[in-house]
Amino acid sequence: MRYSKHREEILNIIKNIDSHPTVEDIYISMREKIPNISLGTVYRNISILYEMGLIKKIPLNNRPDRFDKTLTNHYHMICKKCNQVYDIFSDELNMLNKNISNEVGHNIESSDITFYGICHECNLKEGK
Amino acid sequence: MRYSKHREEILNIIKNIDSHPTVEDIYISMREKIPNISLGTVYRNISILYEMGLIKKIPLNNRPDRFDKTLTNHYHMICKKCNQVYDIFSDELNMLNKNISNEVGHNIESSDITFYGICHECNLKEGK
DNA sequence: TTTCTAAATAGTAATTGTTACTATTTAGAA
DNA sequence: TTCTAAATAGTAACAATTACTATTTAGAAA
Repeated sequence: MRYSKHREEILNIIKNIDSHPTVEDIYISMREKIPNISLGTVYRNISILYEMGLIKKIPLNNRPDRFDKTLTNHYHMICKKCNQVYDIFSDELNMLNKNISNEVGHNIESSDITFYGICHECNLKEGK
Repeated sequence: MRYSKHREEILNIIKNIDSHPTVEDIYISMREKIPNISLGTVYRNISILYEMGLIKKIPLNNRPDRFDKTLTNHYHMICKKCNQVYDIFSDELNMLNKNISNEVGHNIESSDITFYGICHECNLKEGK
């Protein structure tokens, strides 16, 4: 694969941001550095970075995909109040595919899991 | 809400089919009974039936939503070989939201979970 | 039973997130 | 320095879904 400044910058943005940006977020951020970058270029390179295993993809129902710099095994929760995406690390979840495989008899290899609820911060604000 | 023959038929189709149809599947099936039914009508009524809690929705990444007549708490697995959608009933999954809530400190209310792998049938065919 | 009105509809256009296409530019090997 | 395939910008196409608009209809009220 040939070197691409665009691709390097896209990876930099994802690696340096402390959130789970969409393609649109990354595109907007990229235009500050490379003003005439094409949206297609952003899509293509994010896809390549994902295929290379350098970033993770967070597929969400009926909303744009988000991307994640954290490569260790984890899942996500979206807060219904503040819409923030939280990383969820959990031993129980790490064992889930194997456990459910045994329980149901299918050979489960992977899983998409998204949790919905109210995050710790928003719970505090609510005065609960 | 006013009675609608269309809506009744859509519910019938979903309740009588032994798979997890897409809107397109239901639309095709509906046209056999009501040939000039509009796709928008199918979308709107499925959405209403879902809001009423008469059917469940299965949101899948980058594929059209599927719908489910089974209302009891359960999840789904998609076989990578045959692409069939299987219902997954599991006590561990039923307790997952509560368990993970305790583990991570957020108040998780619901979760979307989809498993991917090779189903029992396809595993047998493979001669494993 | 007829009239009336808001709900439901058919048909079409618009929207959103994404991929495909094409002419141009460019990394980097020869 | 030349050359070629990879990468790009810009645009069009796409798939799933929602919105819009004129027409039809359920069913309540007269």
